[in-house]
Amino acid sequence: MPVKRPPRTRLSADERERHIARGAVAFFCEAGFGGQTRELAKRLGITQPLLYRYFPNKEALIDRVYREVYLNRWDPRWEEVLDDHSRPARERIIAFYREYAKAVLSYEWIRIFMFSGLRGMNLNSRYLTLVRDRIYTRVIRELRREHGLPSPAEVPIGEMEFELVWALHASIFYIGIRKWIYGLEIPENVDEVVENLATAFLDGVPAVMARALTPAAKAPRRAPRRRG
Amino acid sequence: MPVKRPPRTRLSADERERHIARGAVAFFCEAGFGGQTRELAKRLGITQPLLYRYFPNKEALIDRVYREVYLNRWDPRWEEVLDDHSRPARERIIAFYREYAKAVLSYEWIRIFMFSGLRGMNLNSRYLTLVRDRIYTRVIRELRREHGLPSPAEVPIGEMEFELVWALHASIFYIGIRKWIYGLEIPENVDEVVENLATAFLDGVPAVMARALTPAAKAPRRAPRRRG
DNA sequence: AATGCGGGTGATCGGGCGATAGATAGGCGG
DNA sequence: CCGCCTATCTATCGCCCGATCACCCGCATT
Repeated sequence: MPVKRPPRTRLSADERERHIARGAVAFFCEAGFGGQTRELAKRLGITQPLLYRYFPNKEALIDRVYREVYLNRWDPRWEEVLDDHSRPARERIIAFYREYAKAVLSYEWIRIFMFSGLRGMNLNSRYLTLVRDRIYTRVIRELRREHGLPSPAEVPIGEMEFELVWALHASIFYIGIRKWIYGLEIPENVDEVVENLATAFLDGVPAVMARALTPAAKAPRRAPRRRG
Repeated sequence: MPVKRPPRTRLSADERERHIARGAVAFFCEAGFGGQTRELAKRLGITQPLLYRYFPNKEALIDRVYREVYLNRWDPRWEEVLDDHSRPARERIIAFYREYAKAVLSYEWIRIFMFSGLRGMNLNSRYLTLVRDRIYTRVIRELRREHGLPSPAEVPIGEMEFELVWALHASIFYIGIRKWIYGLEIPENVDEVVENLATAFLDGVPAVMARALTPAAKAPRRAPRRRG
């Protein structure tokens, strides 16, 4: 009685390597890096030892997954959009966040990012440092300019300003966390949500930012301050 | 040559049970639920089989960790603060978020919450549904009242309004993610940051919220809308 | 001092999983 | 059609880890 067995499909080394890499991304996103090589092999329709022909060990496979997901995620046009002074700052910032959300709100990115953070990789901090240096600084610079505040060259960007931009970043990223980590429902029209978040940010932040830029306002903290 | 061995410390069943439970929380927070029972036992200064005298298996231990962390985290006073009409809504909302941040921004909570989410538990969605029903609805109700918008009884709370409140929640929670999952530095004075986030929220959201409440404004989406 | 109860330990089992080694098959150059 | 090269498979090793079992020991009771 012959066991029903999928036919041995023979690929070139390159093809098979890419095949495994793609499968590994999908698999480890879902199962976490504790996922088993046997299970991965089963999903790929190959035997488990074959993985070891292309990757010396599991760790190498995981490294490959990181590279696959982290590289090519950064879009240089983001910086261009933020620098394009032919459009109003407000419009540029909203446009950027809409693009950014599109790139970042994916099952793979959100989960790999979390898994790598929990694993103690420093990939996250490296990536986020990049975001801060390339993106946050630009957003703050444009916001300041739009509201007639001193430029970063004149007054360096303060911790609190970064925090405010972090908040917008967080509220967008968290949409992905809700969906792909908590398994919650999220609105269908994410684009519209992101646009509204950015709008609310642009409306609400400048006042706080201006206050953070005038050192005097920092002294009395406990009393609930209303505007003015 | 006698091996140096910690003396066998004998506790009452109750004490030992709590001892293990506390240790398990600390351990699994750090190592994730894939952490090994032997390692846990070593940290507790006991042998691994002793764990099984108090918990039938590893899963039960993990359940206990969940209970330990999830229960007693909810503070009923939160709702009272938000309902206390003797203070201005603005002040109440800021006060609430300051309290909430204090409860939620802890190593244990942030990491257990993430781990349980990635594990596919529905604890997260249960907890967050509670937050939405008990907190978000109140925040929105008070915000609407302060700005002369119809009450939730008159016009039910819309998806977009919830999204705006989610955003504030996210920006606070994400501070913890940055610190305890990504290992990034965060400002020393988190209280002040939270207050500023809440302030920026209160300044920026009402305009967007009012727009979301008038269905006409929803039609033209693509054109960059400036205020007014 | 003898006894027994219950907290604690050492030794070990059995399955799971990463990794390896040797056998097999299928296509290509000659 | 032959022989070789290499992609793939079968079988298995060795360690790790959750779980179990039989035994030990110290205190309370009598």
